Amino acid sequence: MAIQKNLACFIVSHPLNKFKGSFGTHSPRLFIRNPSSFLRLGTSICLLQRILAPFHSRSSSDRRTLFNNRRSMLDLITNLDDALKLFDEMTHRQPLPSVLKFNQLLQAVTKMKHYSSSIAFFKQMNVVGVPVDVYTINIVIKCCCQMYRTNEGFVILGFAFKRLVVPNVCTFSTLLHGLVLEDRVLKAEILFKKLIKEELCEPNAIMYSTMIKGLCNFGNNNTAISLLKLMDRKGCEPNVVTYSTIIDSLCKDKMVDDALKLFKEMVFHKGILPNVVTYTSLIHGLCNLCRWDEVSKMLKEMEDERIALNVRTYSTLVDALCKEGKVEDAESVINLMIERGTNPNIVTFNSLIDGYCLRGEMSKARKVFDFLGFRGLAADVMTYSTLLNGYCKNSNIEEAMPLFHEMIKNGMKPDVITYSIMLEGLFRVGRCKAALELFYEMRAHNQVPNECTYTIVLDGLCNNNQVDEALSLFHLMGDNKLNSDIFVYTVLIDGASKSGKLDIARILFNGLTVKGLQPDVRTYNVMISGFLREGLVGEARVLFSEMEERGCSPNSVTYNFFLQGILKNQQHDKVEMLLQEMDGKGFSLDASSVSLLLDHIKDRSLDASLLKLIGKLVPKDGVDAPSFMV
DNA sequence: GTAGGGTTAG
Repeated sequence: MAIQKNLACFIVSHPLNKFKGSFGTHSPRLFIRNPSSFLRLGTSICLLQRILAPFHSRSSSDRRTLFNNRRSMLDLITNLDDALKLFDEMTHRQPLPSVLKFNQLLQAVTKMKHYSSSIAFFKQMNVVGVPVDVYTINIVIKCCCQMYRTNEGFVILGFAFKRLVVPNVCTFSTLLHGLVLEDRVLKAEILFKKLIKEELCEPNAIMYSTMIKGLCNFGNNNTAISLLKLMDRKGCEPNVVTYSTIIDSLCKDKMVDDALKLFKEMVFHKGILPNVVTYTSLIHGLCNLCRWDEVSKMLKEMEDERIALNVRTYSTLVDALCKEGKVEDAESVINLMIERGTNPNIVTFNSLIDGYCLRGEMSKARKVFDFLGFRGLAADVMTYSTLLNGYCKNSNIEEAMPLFHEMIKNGMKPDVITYSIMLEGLFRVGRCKAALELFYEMRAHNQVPNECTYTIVLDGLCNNNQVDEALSLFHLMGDNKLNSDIFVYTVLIDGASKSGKLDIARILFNGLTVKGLQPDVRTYNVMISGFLREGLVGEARVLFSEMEERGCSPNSVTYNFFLQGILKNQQHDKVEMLLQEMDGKGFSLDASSVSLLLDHIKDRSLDASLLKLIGKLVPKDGVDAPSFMV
């Protein structure tokens, strides 16, 4: 296949090769397979005998078996069916096996993510009279929390109290984590404070880290940092996880410099070594800000510290390169990771597919998609959505539609994003009827349209001269948060004015204040361009000068719209002043403004002396390339 | 001798 040939070519010349041999320093033990995983379980009785045998004799060799059994339980139970049979056997034993054995079984089931089964086992344990302990309680609470049913976790806690089982710091950390998972940070804070105040347990690093994670999820980085300092003062040493949590949060909030500061504090003041996770967060943050030199520096640091990149680190690089349009380099990175013994996963390839889609190279995107099977990977909902998005954005609904059906046939459930992508694709090619059918179909499949979906539908209707339909749908939506969304309004105002219904656009715009909505710069921009489209330069100018007073500064787009408007309306005397203003504000001309200006200079309606100023306002070409691949 | 926390993608 051509793509495979390409992959081979790219790897040879790739500059990341200079790090070769350093990232992939995998310990050989990674390749030693656990022999027990080859054991096939015949019957559960055999399994039961293996696990319970040591409890009926106490010789030294049996104690060794017992020690080995610790691994056996987790390793041998590889499916729910075995676990069920074993549990059934155990509950029928006389005398009953110890709670430890039950806990191990529960833990094995929990590790397989069969949370509700774990809870069912727990209930059955109580029925048959196994005396549960704090370990049992903790496992079961974790199951509740993982299922986003933390309240039930608290019920279990109450049960524990009744049974005189004393909860410990693990119990409360699990519950705290459950609240964090459910975004109930306020409740988490209350619990955390209560634990300290009532001395129910002594918080340790894990508990602090959990609370810190909750605060970070809520965007409360500062409080998270305060808590980090507090734990330090309380003599509870933060570790690499604690620091990485905050570093990641800062990076996600684009506060990479703060993250780097914290990183330095961790390494140089605390002597805590960063790990691959810490570096991955920083690299991700730096990639998002296109700070390629520093990405390169981080990679070098990892090399020096002998910290191997993992699939997430590589995927971060692949994704960043793809978003920069450097898809070939992304392929090189994928080849490199394979060479170094890290297998790319479906996430890695989704980024690559998206990269080709963004460049409109759909046949290459498709080849990567078809190639997944060869690597033992299966496309997931996101893979399909990415490829569908590529086809739809490139107006190729003929390819998208069968793929969409294929996805459903393969047992994949399109989500609200998939539907939104398809809707956008259908509207783009003018197939409004099919789009509306799909819009109603998605609800039949329990996919609730979100703001984005509605915006696509309203925009699609407006662009296809169905403003009236758009407006009636908008009113049908009722008085919910969707029609108090300024973005949705902006789409409607734009749609109405573009289809020549400026009066409706004006009514919508003027109605904003009544609704208590503040127009944003995009709203002003579409309204101004609406006025200019109709030659209403005066009204456009009024709005243009009013927006600043109303606390919304015009941006580069506003100036370009306004400039194009006055050029089209032959108001040449205003041009120079506007250009000066743009220069003063550091704005630049877009491609259509430049070409329009040049046309007017060519036909002498504008003076050629403006060329110097225009030259100043043309943006410098070319985006900085990631230097770690130059 | 079993239990609790952190990283990637539309």
